[in-house]
Amino acid sequence: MARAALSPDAVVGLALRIVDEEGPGALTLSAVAGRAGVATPSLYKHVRNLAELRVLVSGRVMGELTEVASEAVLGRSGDEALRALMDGWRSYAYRHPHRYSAMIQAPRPETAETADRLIGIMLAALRAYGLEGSAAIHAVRCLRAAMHGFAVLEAAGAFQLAEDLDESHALLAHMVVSGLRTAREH
Amino acid sequence: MARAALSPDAVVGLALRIVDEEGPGALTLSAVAGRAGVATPSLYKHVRNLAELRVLVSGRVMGELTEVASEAVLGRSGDEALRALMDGWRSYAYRHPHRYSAMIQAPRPETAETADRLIGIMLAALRAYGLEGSAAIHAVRCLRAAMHGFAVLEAAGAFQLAEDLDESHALLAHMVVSGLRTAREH
DNA sequence: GCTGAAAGGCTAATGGCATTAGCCAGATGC
DNA sequence: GCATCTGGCTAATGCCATTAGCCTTTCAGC
Repeated sequence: MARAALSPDAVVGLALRIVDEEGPGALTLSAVAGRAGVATPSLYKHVRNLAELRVLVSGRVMGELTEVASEAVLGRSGDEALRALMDGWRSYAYRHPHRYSAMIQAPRPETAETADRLIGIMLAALRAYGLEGSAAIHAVRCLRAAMHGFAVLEAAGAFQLAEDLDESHALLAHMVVSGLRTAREH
Repeated sequence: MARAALSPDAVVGLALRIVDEEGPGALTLSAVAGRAGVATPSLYKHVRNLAELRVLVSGRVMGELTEVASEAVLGRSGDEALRALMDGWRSYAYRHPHRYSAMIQAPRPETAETADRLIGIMLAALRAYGLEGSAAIHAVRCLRAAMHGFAVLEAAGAFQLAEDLDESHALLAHMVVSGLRTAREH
């Protein structure tokens, strides 16, 4: 390579810092170039365009979340695994709210692999509940919905009242757990 | 007024059509002006700027959702009310996925009143569970998280597998219901 | 060490969009 | 009838993404 400096990964790194500090809406090529000390068009040597950069950022975030989720579930099972997963997920979103909301939910080929790993971790966390086939899929969907919904709303500051959010989240975990234990009646 | 034609409400209406047809990302003043048959700057006579238009759109969507939620809960109670609320919510998001995702979750003074009504409806739907004070707040938060999470993911097409989504959603409702019934253990 | 190619930076130019300023016509209230 | 206000318009500015084409530095192979 000529010059030291940039690389696709480095560009994504700078992009993540912008997202963290100023929100996903502030992610522009112009801003990244500014931080990189480089003219905007130079970025096109590393990234196809802004849309791709967003996808790359999203992929990185999803990877980090997968890391967190994986660590939470490792060596645990049953309710404990589920609660650890939910706590880890929430904690990640809480620590990096902008980053979390920069994660694209619509399926994309570029992040399909990571997304599958993430789903796999959720499935693993549910293993102890003995759900078979479709039942496990439904359970994962509900788990995702609960975790994602809470994370999004908390990250957006949508929970305004003074009540302790840890307690709210504990209730959410309780809902998931108790719902799975009694997931007979369809 | 001079001329017939536009008004803030009409502008929001056109904006909603754009959102529905092309997604929230396609909502630009330029696009609205195009549909209105008017030059872009003319819109500033009706709306302060794009940011405000987004808030107005969001408010309208929240209002519609409140309508739906209210109708679902009317004349029902207990599990039935809760399930009807969840079904109505999901159904709205399903029928208008782009519109749903144009709804701003971060609290805003302009939509505070509608948001409060919506929270009120959720509280009403939970009335039969006899939750007092803080417990009710936690329950509403969890209900919101579950409904919003499912709606967002479904609207984004994040649920890829073939399994029936109605069934997944029924499980989600079951989780909420069973979690609330047994909401003793914190 | 020399050379040729490629990598990675740059400037210039284009086009879309938001926003502001300032103008103008027609409708309205009196 | 007339003053005024409402709601439209054009012109201008500035930001941003993107493309084209140039130029230098680096490095692989000799």
